[in-house]
Amino acid sequence: MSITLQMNQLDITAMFKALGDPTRLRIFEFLRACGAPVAVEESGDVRPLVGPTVGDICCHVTGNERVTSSISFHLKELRLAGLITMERRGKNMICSVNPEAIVLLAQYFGTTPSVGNSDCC
Amino acid sequence: MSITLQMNQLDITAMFKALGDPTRLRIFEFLRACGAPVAVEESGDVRPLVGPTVGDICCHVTGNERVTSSISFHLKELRLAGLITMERRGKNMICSVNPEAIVLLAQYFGTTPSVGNSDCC
DNA sequence: TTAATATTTCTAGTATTGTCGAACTGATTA
DNA sequence: TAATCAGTTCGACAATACTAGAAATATTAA
Repeated sequence: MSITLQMNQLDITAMFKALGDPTRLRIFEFLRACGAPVAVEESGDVRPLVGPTVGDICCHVTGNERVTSSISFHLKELRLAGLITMERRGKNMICSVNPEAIVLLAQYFGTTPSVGNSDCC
Repeated sequence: MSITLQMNQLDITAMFKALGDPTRLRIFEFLRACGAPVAVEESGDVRPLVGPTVGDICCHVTGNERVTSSISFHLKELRLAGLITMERRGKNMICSVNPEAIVLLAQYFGTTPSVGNSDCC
């Protein structure tokens, strides 16, 4: 288990809440488009191997060279929701989507839900 | 085109925002589980044919017999986000998920995003 | 027409969220 | 070690969102 607090139990409401902000959705889509590979630990933790830095993300999303506290805040929200992972690489933090989250969300909408709940309709 | 203001242009951020509230997600999941059939107009509008009433939903979600303004508020949010549709049936309003929204969301997570954005990583 | 039922809208209060600038931390370079 | 670079955290403020109760609307029943 890693030292840093990781959200291993994926909460679908938290994910939707995180994706419900336009800035965060842009960050998420940027990271998805990057499609950087990740390492999966025995513990289940996911770590990025390569990927854009916080600065790259900030530049892409805001056009700003300097990393803003706002971007940092949104990255934290995405991380706590289990949607992305980050890891220090020298002076930088490199970022990546959490593929497990994508799988979970794809399943959530892809599968036909169980029909026939007797207490409805 | 229907008289009531309908959101025909589906906005993915608005959908995530709507699903990011636990009460709304419960309502949405209940409606999905009901799996009630809908009618699709030439205009593209989707109308429920059968489905639970607002009272049914309120009862299921809050355990409360009386419909609360809070449930009404959340239903409106889901409706404005394009996730559900509602129609009057006598004294009641009957509700249903918008299948187009489910398809859109399934595609959003199901498809592999276009990789190779040169300005990333 | 009046009453009752089902639901929405309005208003106000509280809580949560996003933004900004300043201060702080960790890692590298001089 | 000092300076710099890359990001994060903190504190304050504005904006937004959720909740609750009261009043309003639409439909049906008496």
